[in-house]
Amino acid sequence: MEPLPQPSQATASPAVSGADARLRAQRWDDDGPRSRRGAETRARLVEAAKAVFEEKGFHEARISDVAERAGLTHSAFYHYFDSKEDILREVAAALDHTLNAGVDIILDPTSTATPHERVAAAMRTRLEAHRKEARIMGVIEQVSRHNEQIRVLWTQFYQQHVKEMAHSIEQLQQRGLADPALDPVIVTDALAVMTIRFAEQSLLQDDSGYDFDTAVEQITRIYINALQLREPKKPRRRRDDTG
Amino acid sequence: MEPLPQPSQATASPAVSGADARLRAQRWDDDGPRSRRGAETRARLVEAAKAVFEEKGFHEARISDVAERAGLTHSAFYHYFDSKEDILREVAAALDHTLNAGVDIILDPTSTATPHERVAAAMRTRLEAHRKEARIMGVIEQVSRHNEQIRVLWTQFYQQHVKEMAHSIEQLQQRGLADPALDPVIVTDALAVMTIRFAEQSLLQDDSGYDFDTAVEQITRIYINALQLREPKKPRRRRDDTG
Amino acid sequence: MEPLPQPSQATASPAVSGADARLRAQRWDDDGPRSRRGAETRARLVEAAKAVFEEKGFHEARISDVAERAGLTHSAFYHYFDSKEDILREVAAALDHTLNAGVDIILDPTSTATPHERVAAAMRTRLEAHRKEARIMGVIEQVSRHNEQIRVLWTQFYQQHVKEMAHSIEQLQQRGLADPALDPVIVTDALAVMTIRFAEQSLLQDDSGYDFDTAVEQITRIYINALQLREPKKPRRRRDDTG
Amino acid sequence: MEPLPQPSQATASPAVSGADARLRAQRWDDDGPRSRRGAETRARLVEAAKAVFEEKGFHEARISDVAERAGLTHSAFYHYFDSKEDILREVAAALDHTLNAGVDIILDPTSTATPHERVAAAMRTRLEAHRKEARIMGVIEQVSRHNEQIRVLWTQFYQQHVKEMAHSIEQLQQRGLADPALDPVIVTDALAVMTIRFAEQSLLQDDSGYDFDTAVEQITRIYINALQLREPKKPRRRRDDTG
DNA sequence: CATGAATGAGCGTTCATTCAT
DNA sequence: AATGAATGAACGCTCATTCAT
Repeated sequence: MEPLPQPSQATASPAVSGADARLRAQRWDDDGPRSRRGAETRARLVEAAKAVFEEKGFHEARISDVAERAGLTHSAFYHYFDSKEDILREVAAALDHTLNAGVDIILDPTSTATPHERVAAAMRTRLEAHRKEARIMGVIEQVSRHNEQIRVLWTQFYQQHVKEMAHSIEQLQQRGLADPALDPVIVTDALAVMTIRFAEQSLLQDDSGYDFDTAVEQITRIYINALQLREPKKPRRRRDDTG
Repeated sequence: MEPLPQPSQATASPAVSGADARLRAQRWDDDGPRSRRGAETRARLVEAAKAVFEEKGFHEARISDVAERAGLTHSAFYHYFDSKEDILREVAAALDHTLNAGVDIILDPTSTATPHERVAAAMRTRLEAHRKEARIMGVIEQVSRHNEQIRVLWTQFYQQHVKEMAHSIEQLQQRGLADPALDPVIVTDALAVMTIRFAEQSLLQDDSGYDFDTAVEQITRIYINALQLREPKKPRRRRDDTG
Repeated sequence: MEPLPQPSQATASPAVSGADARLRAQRWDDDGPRSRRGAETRARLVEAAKAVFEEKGFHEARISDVAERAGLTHSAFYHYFDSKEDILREVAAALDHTLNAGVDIILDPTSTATPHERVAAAMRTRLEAHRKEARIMGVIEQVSRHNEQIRVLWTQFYQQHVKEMAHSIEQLQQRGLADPALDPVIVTDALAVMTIRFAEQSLLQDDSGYDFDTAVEQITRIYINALQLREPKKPRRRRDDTG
Repeated sequence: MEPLPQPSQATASPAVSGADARLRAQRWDDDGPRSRRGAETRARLVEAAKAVFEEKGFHEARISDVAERAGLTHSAFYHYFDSKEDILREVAAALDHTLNAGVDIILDPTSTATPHERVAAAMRTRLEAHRKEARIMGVIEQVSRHNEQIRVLWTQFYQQHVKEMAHSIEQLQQRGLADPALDPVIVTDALAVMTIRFAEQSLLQDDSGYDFDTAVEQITRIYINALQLREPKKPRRRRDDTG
């Protein structure tokens, strides 16, 4: 009913960077870098860890792999992190926030685009982001299955995504623009899973997968069809967002 | 498996059960059990391995965990399998084939059910199977990322699933019963990913997830909507379509 | 001075076959084969063991290698032998006795050949025997360094060889046919070592070593030179072996 | 090594010490010690390995034996070497080079000693060296039979020895000082085998073997006799051949 | 006599982690 | 801050050996 919450960035960021901030703070107190140089080394380690995890997976990755990639010795690692899990948490926290962006476009009251166009734009944004981060997301999700702390991170992340999208669907249903028989939560979950995993499985950049534009188009169509998304009665005469 | 109307079934099945047979034969020749007792022990090991992998994941699982759960010594394991990968292959090969069943229902020419009913039945079958096997599937998929032999198994498995479903969609499109703008392969891929992962993530039996029936209903609806599945013009004489 | 001891075979055999007999008796009492078939299997095992030891060396050889080569299971081995050392003793005991033959030719009073010819004949016999058995001899000697029981066997074997030859040299020296400044024992030891090891190192049949005839000729020459072997004053007029 | 009159020395030496240098360099680059303390530990390990191999042989030697003897944990070993073979290579490379010294004395043009004296000196040098290193040489040779890399080391080592000596014999033959009927290569091989193995078998320090001086004298005599070594035409006043 | 199943001891190796410098 | 040395725990795997059949 209301003219949409806020730019979702606003909602999304706090959630993630909240966790982020907490983690950093924690580390800072413990054994974080106290000098400029230290901070740089630490950043290099996080970057290296991400790359190594993407390449070899979490379990196969050795701490020395990470350290070496950061141009450090194996034991220097322990100046900054307590364990592999520890640095993975940092990697997760540093993940590009654009992963959770794009959904709000669908309902953006200022937009003059058709719902179809909006969904397409949103899908493109998300798939692009996921395609880029799919590998590390896979790692995080994998680890989350057997590591409590990572699971929390992952869940927070995923739930936020789902919550936003569920809200969008509800809004559309209320305006009579989406199939009212759909359960917003379950459907969102299913479609989110589809998007994320499809990107992870079939859109990895080095994969001989589908043409990206075609994939975006088809996934978009699935969304629109699945939601039975209709054009608002009077598309663009005047603002008609109350349905 | 049941009588298979579609050709794809016919081609696909041998592929998988062929690999299956080969794997078993290989093992049998190599160091498989040569006595009744041995066969039982071997089976116990496979069962134990599945359970352990599901609980701890592949990397965290120790061979002794498997052996002990089967009531054996660590070293007895090596009478039957060469490595953890080896027994995982066996576990994968022994996976309930119902995982790949159900799709053909959709096109079954002998059926008098409406498309909606058919999809619902297929979805239920699949989701039930996946809900049961999701954990181990997750393990297999995880390992497949860094193990060639397992990847082959996984790919064969997944491809078969996708191929069958894509065929169904094409058939429906040709009969004018499904949205002709959809690319059967991409859409199948996306929807298959959705089903499998949704089951894996939100339907695990011990999970506080959704009500299963509701979930089936919603996923079914997504399918039907996504494909824009229509009733055939004159289904049978009369239909008292539930719905 | 005496007309030479006996045909060395006579001396040699008791020594070796004595050990042999003792070993066999021992085994027979313990767990030797009690049936015809058993004896054959046992023989097959010994044969197999020799071959395996020659191929892989003692330490690298596995009991299962031996058993499999004999067409048996690994555990059947234990019906006949207690350990690898055990069967190696048997292999050693069964070694071709011709290894220790040939030396007596040098002094054979019935021979009409020149000393040069006799040495040549003896060398050829020995080198041929050693060339054939060098591999297994090497194994035995190697094991003898750290296994008391095998060391006894090896020493017996080697000492007998040396003793006979030393005797020959003494005889020749007494007849004024060999350099009197040589210490029969040390020289024999050195020359025996040379012969055995040269065969082992440079005459192995599958080796791209020297031409066998040339090698025999050269080794013979070394012997003759080293001993400063001279023709007896009246070579072949009549038997003059009493000196 | 000393000033080398013969060309073979010149060519041969680089070959061996080249391999030597390469091996060391390789290790140094890989995982060699990078500190003073590390270098000492490494040296202690090599020393310990030599001792253990001599005592127990290569196969019987456990890595923990070596580590413990060096006062280290089992796993510390792996900071310096990759495997038992690896450290054996190091032990072999560190072998006293005097093993290959002495031969050149025989032809040394600056020497005023008689050939007999020269050979005696050379033999003494060699036998002393071999007596000291015989055990480890035996181990190396033993391992070389089934290990390619060690075989190369051993062969290089042995070939150099043989090549030098063969050159000496040829020179002597050309000057009419040695039996022209001898094949330099085969004879060298045989005599080298004799020397090395005799030392190994009968001169080990803890062995109840022969008196060392007597042994040297006898081996020397065998050499001189075998080569039919004559005094050069005007070496001393007149030939005073010990008959 | 022979087999297959099962065991237990032991070894090589890896790796995260700690410590002294 | 960073390094190299060192440790200890753990794991995979091999193999000789025993046992029931």
